Amino acid sequence: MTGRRNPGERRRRMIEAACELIPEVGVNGLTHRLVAARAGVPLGATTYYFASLDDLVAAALARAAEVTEEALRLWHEELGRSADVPATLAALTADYLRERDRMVTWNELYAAAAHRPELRPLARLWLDGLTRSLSGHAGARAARAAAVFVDGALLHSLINDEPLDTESLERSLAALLGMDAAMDTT
Amino acid sequence: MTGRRNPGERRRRMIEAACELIPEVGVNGLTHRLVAARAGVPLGATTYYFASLDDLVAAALARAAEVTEEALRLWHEELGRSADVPATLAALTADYLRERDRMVTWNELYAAAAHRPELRPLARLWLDGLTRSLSGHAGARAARAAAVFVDGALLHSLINDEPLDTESLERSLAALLGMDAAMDTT
DNA sequence: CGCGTAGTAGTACGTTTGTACATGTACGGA
DNA sequence: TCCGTACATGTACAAACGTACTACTACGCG
Repeated sequence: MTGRRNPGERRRRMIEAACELIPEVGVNGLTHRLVAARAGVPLGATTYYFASLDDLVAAALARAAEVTEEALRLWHEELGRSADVPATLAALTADYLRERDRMVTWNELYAAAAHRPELRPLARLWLDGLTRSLSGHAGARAARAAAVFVDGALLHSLINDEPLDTESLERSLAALLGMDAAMDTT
Repeated sequence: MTGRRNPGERRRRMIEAACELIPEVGVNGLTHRLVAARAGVPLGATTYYFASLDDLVAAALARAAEVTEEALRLWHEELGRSADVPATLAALTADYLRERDRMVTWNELYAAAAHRPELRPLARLWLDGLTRSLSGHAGARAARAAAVFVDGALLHSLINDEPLDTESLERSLAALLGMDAAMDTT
């Protein structure tokens, strides 16, 4: 297709391979050799394109964050045109609960960020973005609380075979989003 | 004190060292040598007392789970004699938010359990225990939702320098625990 | 066309890893 | 008292690691 020589594509392939590998072996389980094998490139390519293994990991996590931001945009739109915000949010969450790899990856990012502060802004993306989207439909407190709850539900599903059902999600989110309906919104 | 020869104590020291190390280097960052150095025992001791590194890690996580169960008992008592359950739960959570190492360790357990199913029962301990405690004060749905929210708040504090304030916690928990006050409790 | 640069590929090296093992020492039961 | 067993400790080793390096090849620019 693109012939043999294709720097951008090779770099992309390695990042993609790293993203694939993270749910399988964890962030700390990544090695040059594992990524090279998965991407179908020689070992040397990994050090040619990334100054260090940390750089490769960072690139992979940044890519994962891009995917998350994409989802965030989708959620924002969906919530924008929704008549019943809690129900829509519950449905979106319930769908997301099924994409295990995404959530494992995201939790790996959380764990990595707990040890490496420079990753924290990346890790905050999801929660902050979701809070911002919900701020259009509830007070600041309620929005953040709902976002925290959604994150908790995602975490919960990593550990439990049976995740929270849609009805529970909907009731909980309705309660949280409506909690300071007639109050100040600090 | 106990003289030199003291198997139980040595084993305990190594597990304690591993527990100390987990918040610093992560579960996957643990090595025999690191644990041995921290515990002040020769390298050989680690393989004498633990069949493999995985066993050592499992023992450390099991110890962390014991500490968690202790906290769980405390929470259960405190909630039992409370007149205002949401306020008490919010206060307990706010206190817990300050113990960063505990939470990092617990999140490491979550991440590890996502890859190794045999750790999942251990990881479920906290959420299930908290849900059980809350079941005495709310419907099953509300109890689980509140537990999920607390877990989300703990996770949130790993990433954000400013964790949720007590008032937000209290309002959120009150909303969740009271959400199906006059409804069925499936 | 020729040539320099950027990409490709294989290999080598020094370190650190998990684990095995050989040797030494204290202690409890006979 | 003596001895076997359980514990202690230092060292050894193969594997896997991150990374550096050398040689080779294609492509764009003069």
